[in-house]
Amino acid sequence: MVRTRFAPSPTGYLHIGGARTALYSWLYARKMKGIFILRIEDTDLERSTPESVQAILDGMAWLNLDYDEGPFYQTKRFDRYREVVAEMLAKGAAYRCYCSKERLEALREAQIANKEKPRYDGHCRHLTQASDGPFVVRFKNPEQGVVEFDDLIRGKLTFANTELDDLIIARSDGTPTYNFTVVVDDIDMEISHVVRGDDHINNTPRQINIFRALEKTPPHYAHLPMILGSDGKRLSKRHGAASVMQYREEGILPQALLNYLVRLGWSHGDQEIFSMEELIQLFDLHGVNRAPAALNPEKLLWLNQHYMKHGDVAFTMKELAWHMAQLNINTNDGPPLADIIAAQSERTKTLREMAERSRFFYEEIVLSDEMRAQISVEIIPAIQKVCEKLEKLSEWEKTKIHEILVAAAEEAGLKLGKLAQPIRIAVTGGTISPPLDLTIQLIGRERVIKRLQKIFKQG
RNA sequence: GCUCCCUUCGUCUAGUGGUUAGGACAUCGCCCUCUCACGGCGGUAACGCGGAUUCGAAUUCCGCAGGGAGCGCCA
Repeated sequence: MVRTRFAPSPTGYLHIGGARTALYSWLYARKMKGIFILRIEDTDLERSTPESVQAILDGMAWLNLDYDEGPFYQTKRFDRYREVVAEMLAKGAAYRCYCSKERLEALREAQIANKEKPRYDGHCRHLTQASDGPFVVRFKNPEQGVVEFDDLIRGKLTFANTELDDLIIARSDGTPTYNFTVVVDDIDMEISHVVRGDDHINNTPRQINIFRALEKTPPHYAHLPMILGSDGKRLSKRHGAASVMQYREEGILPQALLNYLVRLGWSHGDQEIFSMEELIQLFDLHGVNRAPAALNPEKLLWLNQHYMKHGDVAFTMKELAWHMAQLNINTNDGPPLADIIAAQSERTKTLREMAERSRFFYEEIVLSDEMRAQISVEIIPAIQKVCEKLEKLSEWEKTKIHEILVAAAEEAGLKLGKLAQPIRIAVTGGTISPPLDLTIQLIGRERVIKRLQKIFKQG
């Protein structure tokens, strides 16, 4: 039985890199008909916040990455960790270390000065008697031999135990630390495959040693390369949209983000577009690339437009409604959102842009002087003509509207474009809109007539 | 400094000893066109470097260079 987990620490928002890790982990579990678990690694009491927990939960929900078990919180498992620490102490797999932070600091400095790798020197490893005073608990790492594991993505990885030191598993206040809680949790939750960022590669041999000390078999590991910003540098605040929910605010559809993310490091021949069903079937950890990948925002936009055009309309409507609300556009009085999507999706890249450019369907327009100036006096009689015909049009429908426009242009001896653009400005307040006949249809007769009349009545 | 990881067009990638090195985004040109777009057609553009193995290397091996990660009482 395959059991995977996504184990973020709640010290910030759900990051795009974390989202991909979650996606890969989720896909693998779904593909193998296994279990996907969400675990919140909040043992760092200083930096973990409830807001971050909520942000992660929200992000997962928006991406529709559902979990079968959890969310589990490590802070609720402290008793269990204490129990295992005691067990390890009892069997001699761990020991109390009374070294002061000052001593450790001095040790580190000396090692760095000596061009050595800073690590604990095992000072308290062989103490025979317990002392008074504060202590931490350290894991007794093997001093010889190597740790080997077969990474699903990187292949065989080997580490010498001499490179590892005796890491702290319980702080002086008794709280457990990361490398230890991960192991205990992965054991208790019976995790079969650990999918995580490759910044954890160096932690893996330490964790495997703890597994062995507890006489458990380590899970399989798959270490994903990191995601870089579009400038090829490490992702940071300066790259803007690093949080998943920020992509939502920018008008990206979750399907587009997921599709984009999955192709960042994984591929199936030349295929670019994948449904979730296809991904569950086709995805494989073995096919994941080993090199870090840089973000390509334009490609995300391209995918986003694809999903706006061809994705699930009902879902897109919900997201669009959210954006409309964000922009304070009341969509009750105007065309159905489905019509907006049909009309705008091939000319906008994001839902936010779609919402922004659809305001004139729902609200009164303001014609700036600059726009007004683009409607020449010579054209006004033709506009009036169009207006009169529209008023009398029996069937308010774009092909009929189109006929009126074409006829009016012909009558006035104008190319359609010469008439259409001024009318577009008159009815939308701008130079950009869907095809004019459709635009007029969707704005509705009453509003169109009113807007056109405003042009020729004011002269 | 030490350990580990990585390296095909600008970007994401296909490629597993013999290909005109393919696709996608972006970009450029043309076509379509009532605006903006969509779409169609075409173009520019890559195997980091040096050895070795081989009849033959993007593909195997070894160096080098460059990039990244880790080396916490953070996760």
